Amino acid sequence: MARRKTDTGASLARERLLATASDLFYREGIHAVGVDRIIAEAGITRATFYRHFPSKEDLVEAYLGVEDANIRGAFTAAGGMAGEPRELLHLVIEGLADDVSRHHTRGCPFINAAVEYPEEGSAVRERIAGHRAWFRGTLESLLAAADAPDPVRAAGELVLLRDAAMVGGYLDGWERVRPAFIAAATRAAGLELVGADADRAVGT
Amino acid sequence: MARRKTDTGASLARERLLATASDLFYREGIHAVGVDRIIAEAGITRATFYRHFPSKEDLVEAYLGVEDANIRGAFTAAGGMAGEPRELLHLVIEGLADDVSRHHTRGCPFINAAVEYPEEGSAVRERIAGHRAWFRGTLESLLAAADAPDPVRAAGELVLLRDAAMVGGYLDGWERVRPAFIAAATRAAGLELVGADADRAVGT
DNA sequence: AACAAGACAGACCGATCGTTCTACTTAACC
DNA sequence: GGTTAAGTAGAACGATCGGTCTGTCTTGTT
Repeated sequence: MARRKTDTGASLARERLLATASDLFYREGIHAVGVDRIIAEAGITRATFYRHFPSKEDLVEAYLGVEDANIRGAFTAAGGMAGEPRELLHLVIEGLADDVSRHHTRGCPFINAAVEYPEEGSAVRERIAGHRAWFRGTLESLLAAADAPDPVRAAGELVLLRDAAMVGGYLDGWERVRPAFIAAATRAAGLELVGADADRAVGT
Repeated sequence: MARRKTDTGASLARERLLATASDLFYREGIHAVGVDRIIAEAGITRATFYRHFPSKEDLVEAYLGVEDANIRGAFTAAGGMAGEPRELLHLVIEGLADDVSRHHTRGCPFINAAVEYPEEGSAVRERIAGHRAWFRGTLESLLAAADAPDPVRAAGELVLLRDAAMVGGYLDGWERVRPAFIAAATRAAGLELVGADADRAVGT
């Protein structure tokens, strides 16, 4: 059964390991999930684990790398299907809302990881900082392209609101948080709503 | 040295234990801090620990109880020194900002605890839910008293923004988050700013 | 056919986890 | 002044932590 590879060239065991660990880390927390749990649920052996990742922390970093890649992918996908910058901003806000309601119901993987890794400058924290810097920068240029009066401040507000949406969706339930998020986000992005537009955006 | 009590009637060792644990839990995380660490830094013995708290989780609950009491105390204090509801709203927003910049620089104790306790309905999660319900309800009645057009939605936005401010202050630095928070919060509360007021609120 | 590499199987390491226990001392209350 | 509760000191519990090691087997490449 050795050297089995997926079509992308990666090892099958490694992919199962990473997928299982990602799921467990997100749902139950990083420190709370031991290596024994991971290898048992992934159906691999200890040796295979340490062949692909020198330590558990390397696996954690890979987990955050996957999350980062997923979000960046969603952004470029949205960018491909939207023409006008203002339309893309709408897509981003709705995409965020959809993501929180469907996939990220246990909060933000990066915020959660940061809670468990208080040491500033550690490898995990650097990954988190990198992700957040990319997100903020992307929003800034997007808002600048949409002729926002103050892109830096508006991007700051949208970052704020995304964090809040993920945390609030986890702790208070998304249906309760959604209206406040949509209202605040569209206002922050300078996409004021009138009439039919407002109904469409706020409704389910 | 037994039965030493503070003027409030509580045990000295217990207070030292709770204070030390609170500090460690907040700064380094709950699962990351072991009982050995706590008793060593508090300067007490294992037996004393388990005399006052049946288990570590009871200590965690007490820690959240202290945080909850502190915040409620700050609220009633602010309520005592403000006359008009709109003035009190301003005080609350500024108090929140001050708290994030001075004391809660490692995020929100409740959010952080929730990250480490994924099990819905557990005692810790119940405490968190209770605190959040109180906070939301307090804001709602405060906004209603200030004649806000939609107190429920506005309170929802302010809850969102407090969560975001604490997370953002931790991960991005408060100086970067502050302007966005002040702007979004005053707008959400319906306290639009003009001229000198705006300068005063946004400035350091 | 030979070899290298990836995966399996499982024992084993020291350290730490949260918790329980016994034994002794000190201070406060009746 | 004796009882009792609250403190100190420290050994010990089983379980789990992350990590290492020695093998064997299978597969793909050459």
